[in-house]
Amino acid sequence: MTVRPDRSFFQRDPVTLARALLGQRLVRVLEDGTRLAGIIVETEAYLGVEDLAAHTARGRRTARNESMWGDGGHAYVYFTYGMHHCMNIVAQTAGEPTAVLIRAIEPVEGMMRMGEHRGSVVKRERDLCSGPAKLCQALRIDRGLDGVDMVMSQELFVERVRSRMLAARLMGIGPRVGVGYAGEWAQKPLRFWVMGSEFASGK
DNA sequence: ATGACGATTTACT
DNA sequence: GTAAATCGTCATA
Repeated sequence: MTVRPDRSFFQRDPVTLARALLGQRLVRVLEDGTRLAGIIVETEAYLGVEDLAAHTARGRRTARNESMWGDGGHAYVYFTYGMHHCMNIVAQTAGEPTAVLIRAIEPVEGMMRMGEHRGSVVKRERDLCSGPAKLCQALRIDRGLDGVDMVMSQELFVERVRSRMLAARLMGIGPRVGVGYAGEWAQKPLRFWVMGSEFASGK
């Protein structure tokens, strides 16, 4: 039987959650019941009000990032660059606006359907979900899923397929992508990936 | 009311 | 490697 993490799994600090999510399965169930899923292979931690790369930097709280201020286990989905969506899983508890950005997954269920969502651009399976906006397009994740409680939801959730955290020696660690505006916070080693995975967007 | 800017992706030189 | 695409959001006024 498949196990879904309980609330406490998500209520940990964002670095621990980012690492614990590697190797777990992200599941999206469409309106018609189709299951789309992939193994999480790359994540980034966002540390809240002090983290100048985070949307909640300096305590910013707006309609857009409101769900990041909620309880751990909720989805934070945002729209950017006028055309892309990215999804996070909120960490810690209400009032602590931390989250984990899902940067890449290895497709394992519903690849045909993912390809349809991504369009004819995609020729290789490794290009289906190897980026935060790509996986949202493939899994049809948009602002409509912002704020969804992933502990309870039947349309977007995590399945625990490994009980132990990925061994440190199998985990790549490096700076986050696309946050050059964040000064010294851009350099911090807050990106994590499954070493050797061809589905991770980074190195 | 306005303007600058993205936690990106893709196509093209 | 460089640049275009494309628009919701937010700080400023």
